[in-house]
Amino acid sequence: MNDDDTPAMRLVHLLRAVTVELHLRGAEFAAHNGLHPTDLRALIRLLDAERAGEAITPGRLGEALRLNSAGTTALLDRLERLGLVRRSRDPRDRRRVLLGVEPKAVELGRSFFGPLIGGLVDLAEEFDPAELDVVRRYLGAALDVAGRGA
Amino acid sequence: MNDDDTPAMRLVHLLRAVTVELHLRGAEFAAHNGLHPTDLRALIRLLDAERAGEAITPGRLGEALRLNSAGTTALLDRLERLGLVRRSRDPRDRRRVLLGVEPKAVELGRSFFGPLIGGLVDLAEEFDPAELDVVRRYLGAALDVAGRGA
DNA sequence: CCGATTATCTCGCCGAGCGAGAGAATAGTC
DNA sequence: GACTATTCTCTCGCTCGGCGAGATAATCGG
Repeated sequence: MNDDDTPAMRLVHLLRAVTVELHLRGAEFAAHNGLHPTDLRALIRLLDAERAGEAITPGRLGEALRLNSAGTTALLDRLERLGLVRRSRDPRDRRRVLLGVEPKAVELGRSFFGPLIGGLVDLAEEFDPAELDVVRRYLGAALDVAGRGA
Repeated sequence: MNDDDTPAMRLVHLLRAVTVELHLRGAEFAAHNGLHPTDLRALIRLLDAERAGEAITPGRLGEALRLNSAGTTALLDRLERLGLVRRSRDPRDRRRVLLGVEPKAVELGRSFFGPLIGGLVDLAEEFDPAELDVVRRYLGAALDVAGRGA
């Protein structure tokens, strides 16, 4: 394996390094705030749904995180106990539970992503619009590649 | 938060989506091969060390994965039992244990990264060298941003 | 040589996540 | 309008990854 020094392979390794780094950062942040990595992943998913105005239930959340229903219930119990999430019955289909994030969760999300986003936005200023579009094309296609084989 | 549609923010979300996708892919692959996500992370670290010709010990590995010594020992017991890793005393400092990967581990690594790398290398062919260099600059800087605050 | 340090491992415990299945609400079907 | 099948969530019991504390063994500095 000495064909590692092609431009394509350098990008593969960079991409992997970025994911590893973000993974570690997330684990650190979670531990520092008394939650587990899964809790943070759940929170991110919930905040995404909130921002998209999408209604989310325990079932949907568990599916996104690849947890079974028992694990999802335990996860929500933890998040609810921490005052980050609120459960409420869906009046339209009373088997369902609707999940809502508390302000505290939004705040927590901001304190995790804030610095990262800040750094990345500053970074983007060093690139001109055409260059940013190249990066967007690449990452979009890479997401596609990573998504295949699910 | 309606400033999400700037080019910089689109990249932030893409980068995050890629990491999430790779995380899921890793978890699936691990489960499919009878190992745990941590085992896969360990294997990747060990294969990296192997390729770099770097000697690695339980201590170093545990540090990279943020495991304490007890967890690291248990992890290595699992990997050894699966025939993926070999432990041997360092003759120079006999307190140390040197870790070596078995061919089976290299094979496993290839079967995980092979398709991903293949897809990404193909992808790179749709970009000219100058464009790939732009992506490399961006990801390098993003890695830097993610690495700050460790 | 002897205390201090370093590297790994053992023991006991906690708790995240799983499988199985219960319970409650809804949707068809006759 | 009951009867069955389906859907969604939760409870119970268990497994096992990871932690804290501390034992053990090898090395290094005075």
